[in-house]
Amino acid sequence: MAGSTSVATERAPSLLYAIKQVELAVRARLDELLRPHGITALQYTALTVLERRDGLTNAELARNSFVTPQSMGDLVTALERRGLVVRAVDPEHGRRLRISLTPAGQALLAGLDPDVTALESRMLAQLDAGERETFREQLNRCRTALTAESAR
Amino acid sequence: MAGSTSVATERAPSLLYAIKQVELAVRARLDELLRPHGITALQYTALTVLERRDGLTNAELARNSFVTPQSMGDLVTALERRGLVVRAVDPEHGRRLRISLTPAGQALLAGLDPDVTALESRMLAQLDAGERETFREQLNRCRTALTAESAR
DNA sequence: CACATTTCAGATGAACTGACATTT
DNA sequence: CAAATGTCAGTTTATCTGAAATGT
Repeated sequence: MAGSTSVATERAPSLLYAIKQVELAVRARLDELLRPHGITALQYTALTVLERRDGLTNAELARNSFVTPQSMGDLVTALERRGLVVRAVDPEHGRRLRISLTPAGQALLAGLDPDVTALESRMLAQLDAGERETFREQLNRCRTALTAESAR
Repeated sequence: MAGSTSVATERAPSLLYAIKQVELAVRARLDELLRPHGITALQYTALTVLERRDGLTNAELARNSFVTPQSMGDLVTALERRGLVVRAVDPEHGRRLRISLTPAGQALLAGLDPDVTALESRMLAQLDAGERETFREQLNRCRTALTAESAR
């Protein structure tokens, strides 16, 4: 290293920025893909989380998306009004409301799946199977490192 | 890897989702890091884009961030009021206003740099130098594939 | 009583759509 | 005149903070 004792105006774009750019591009495509179905990218994400982890509470969902429970509550209420999810009292904890996909919610996700898969394929078009796997692992390691409790 | 001819309820989390999760975690950390300086993550991003590509117009900045020119205009006005950027008429095109960092804007970025670098290091803690390089390349390929004109 | 979850209410900010003037 | 840029105005939506009720 060494070298650039001069100005700071010539640095490689940070990986933080590279990730943000990819996410921005994905979200733009996802929004236009979802719009005809009357659903936002955030709502779609919440539904897919529930698809994988049925019965999460609103508070858990909120933590997963780094928003306040109030904000997530509004989002879930919107999904509930549309009949895509239901809330049911946790039999073991009378305060918690566990959220589940309804058949309509599952059907919506299933209907969206081809388009979303196509979007992912487009994003990964220049990566072969091996690269996709390492890419996934690296993303997971990044996420784990960022959400670890230490070093706060 | 054949195998799952059964239901679609047991799939690996998509790479779309993995990217979103990393970006969410980054933004949460970045927001709390930036808050004491009275600047948002979006404003910070715009400043770093200008640091690398001085003299961009508002319209170009907007396209870069997938927002409308009006939205970006508000953001730039806020930065201008704080003395972090200036707008100057393009001598070769009287309609365009080219935006540049002021010394104060450069100083703000320089002051933020240690913290932002630390955040990036934390994210990459579990990746060695070679992995970081392939990670960067893969992210760039994803972005290029998503913003390419074809396949719309 | 401490703590987590949910929910109501109000305030704030960030984004959008639409319209229009200006310049090439 | 077509296309791009910048800007004004008004609206909508999403998020937040604060407060309170409920249950463990």
